[in-house]
Amino acid sequence: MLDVNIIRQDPESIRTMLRNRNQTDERLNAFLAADGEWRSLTERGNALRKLRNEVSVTIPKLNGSDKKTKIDEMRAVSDEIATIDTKLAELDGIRDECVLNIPNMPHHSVPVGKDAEDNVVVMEHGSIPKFDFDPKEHFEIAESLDLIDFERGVKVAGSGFYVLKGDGARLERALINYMLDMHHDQGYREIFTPAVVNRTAVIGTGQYPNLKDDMYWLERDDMWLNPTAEVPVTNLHQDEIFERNELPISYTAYLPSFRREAGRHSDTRGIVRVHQFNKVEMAKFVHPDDSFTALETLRNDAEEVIRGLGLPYRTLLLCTGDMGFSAAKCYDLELYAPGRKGWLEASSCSCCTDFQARRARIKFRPEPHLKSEFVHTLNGSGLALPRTMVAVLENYQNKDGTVTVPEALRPYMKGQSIIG
RNA sequence: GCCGAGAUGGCCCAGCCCGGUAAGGCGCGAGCCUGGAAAGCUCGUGGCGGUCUCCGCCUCGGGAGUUCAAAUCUCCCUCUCGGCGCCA
Repeated sequence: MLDVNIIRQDPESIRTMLRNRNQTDERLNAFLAADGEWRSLTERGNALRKLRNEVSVTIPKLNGSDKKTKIDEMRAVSDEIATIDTKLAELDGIRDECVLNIPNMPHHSVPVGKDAEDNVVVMEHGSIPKFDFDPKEHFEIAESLDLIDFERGVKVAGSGFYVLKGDGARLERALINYMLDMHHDQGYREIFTPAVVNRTAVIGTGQYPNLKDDMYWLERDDMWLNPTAEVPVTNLHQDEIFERNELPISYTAYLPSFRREAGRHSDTRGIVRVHQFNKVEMAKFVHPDDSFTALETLRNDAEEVIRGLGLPYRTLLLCTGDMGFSAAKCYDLELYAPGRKGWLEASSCSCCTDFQARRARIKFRPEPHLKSEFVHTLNGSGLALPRTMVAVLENYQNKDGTVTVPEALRPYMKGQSIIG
């Protein structure tokens, strides 16, 4: 959520921002209209309340017809206040709806662009491996080694769900532990959160209303299956005020994520796009002065996971048109998958400035006697499990159909060096 | 699921029965005092709006109602804690 004062003072900058994000200014205009009316009505209402407050305390001292006259007058005043309040509530609803749907302002270092074509590759690491055979895609490897059971995933849940088996499940678990341990060593505190979140939480981080059709909703309880650990982790501190010296705070969490992927064809075979996937997440709460430095650290911490696994990857700085709703700046980390001969997005590292903090009311006190201010929040995957698994299987596959276990994972797979 | 108790400013807590400007404490800050500090005393300490050194309004978990006037009365709801029940 943007600061409404900024929207009032400089609506043109918001209009430009919306254009750069390929959005119309319809909601901005609706906000400005509703807000103007809201403000003048608020003044009128306040004046009437003032009158009522002043007269009300004198009424017990009056007698006879004077008293009756004042009571009648105040009854009329109260009626008008009620009318104004009804209208104000309506206008407030419109303002909220608008402002909750206006995305974050991109940082000045973010390239203006229309779509993924305009993202900028800021770094490439590792060379694309050469094979003396035709490398297979991950689902072929998984099938021949019996690591993933797609049919039975469909049987127990539905299309887009899968079952990991044997060394497939063990590899997943090894990857999770490897990632969590690395983040722990990088200074993140490990936490484990609920995988179901409430409406306040999904509003807090900006998934609601923007991405509501992409989430699983439990109607009976008005709760949502966690779409990304960013939601429970960031909302941990909803409605809290930190002391200055408590910042920065860094968390890492492993949690399953659920996505409906509404409207998408399941045209991607395997586990590249699924309804439930594990993810190790990182999140930070920082002082506003430190947030873009913290983003570089966060991104490097995610990249270190990839480098540790020896996978080729590249880092993209997303352009305005491709960036998520809450982000002011975002890097995507893509792994190279030689079987499918393409890049796979395995991490998204975002600085959300005060956008989520304002929605979730997460503040800090710069000095004990000073007014509290909003913190800046950051989050990044480190990493999404299925796509990491795809990259591991495809990069480490051997001609004989086996897969070499990456060095970094062997402590987590009890010395196992080969799958199959 | 049932019964009971709660929800009041950053934190704690009074006020509710019996409607009339939300009291007090803690923490923190400023000032006075002091050689310096502690103690003590004074003041400040949430949100919104405006004609913005000032003024006004709001704020007692949320909503509706009664009333000239609601933290206070009535109704509905949410959450927390405790007990009982059920249970991996």
